[in-house]
Amino acid sequence: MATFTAGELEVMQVLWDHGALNPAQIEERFPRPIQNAALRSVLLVLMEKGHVTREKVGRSYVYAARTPRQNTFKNMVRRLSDVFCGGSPAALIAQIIKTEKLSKEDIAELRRVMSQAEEPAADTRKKGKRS
Amino acid sequence: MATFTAGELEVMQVLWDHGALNPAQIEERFPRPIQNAALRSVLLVLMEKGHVTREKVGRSYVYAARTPRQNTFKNMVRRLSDVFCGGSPAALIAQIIKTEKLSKEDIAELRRVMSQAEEPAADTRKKGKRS
DNA sequence: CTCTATCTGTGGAACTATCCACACTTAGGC
DNA sequence: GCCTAAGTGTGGATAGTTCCACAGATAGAG
Repeated sequence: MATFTAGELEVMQVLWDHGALNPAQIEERFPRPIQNAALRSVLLVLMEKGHVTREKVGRSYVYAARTPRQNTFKNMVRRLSDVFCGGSPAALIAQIIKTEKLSKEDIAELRRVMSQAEEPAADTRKKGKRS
Repeated sequence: MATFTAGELEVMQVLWDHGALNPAQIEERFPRPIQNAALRSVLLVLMEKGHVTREKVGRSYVYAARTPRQNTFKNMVRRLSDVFCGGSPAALIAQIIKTEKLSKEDIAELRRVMSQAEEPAADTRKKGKRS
């Protein structure tokens, strides 16, 4: 469903980072050299899959991501935790903490993030921190 | 390098979970129906890529994972954090905490894991806890 | 030895991903 | 109108993935 090949993901990343662009602008920001026509092939595939839309502006098309970055992120996290951690995101995090060397600063920062994640059980709306 | 297709990953998962098996045993434990010959095709690809080895036992081959589960896990975590979090594993964890709803028990458990990760900064050797 | 069940080796079909060459279209300058 | 530059549409080559049909090999029962 929301599954991307390596090349498709590279394109999505550029669109997520820079917003709507035409092929030439994507090519400029692409992480590696790529032919304009090859890039456009990937864009067509992404359109067929429904992950990007385009709009004619002047004589060129401007492409924009349609599938949100965060959806894709969640799906990929899910897949990773399914394969390696029995489907539990918490177990996935624990595993990452154990296998990656984190600095003291990283861990302190994560403690803060966890505290914030605990609190806003009351407010599902915008950014919370209720008055 | 240590990159797997979806089917290859399914096979590796069975081998990681159950150790060395012959094709028929892998087929039994496979997450979906698959033809024995199709399964063996994947195993040959994995051998070419160096991810599994096999050994003749009786009249059949017994296949075993050669690429450790943990290596693959680390690679996939790296890729995820490269795409979505600027390459920082800590930022990746923070992102997961924010997007996945974790229970209070999960968070408590993660605090414990983090504390353990902080301590053994002194000893790079076996299991440490120096006298 | 012969038969059968079980397992492997091999070749290749169907499909997808990736990349490119080439022709077509259009805006703007002359 | 005519030319050029920039951009697009299309078809297809190449390679990789996934799956299977069929033939060959071998252990064990009789």
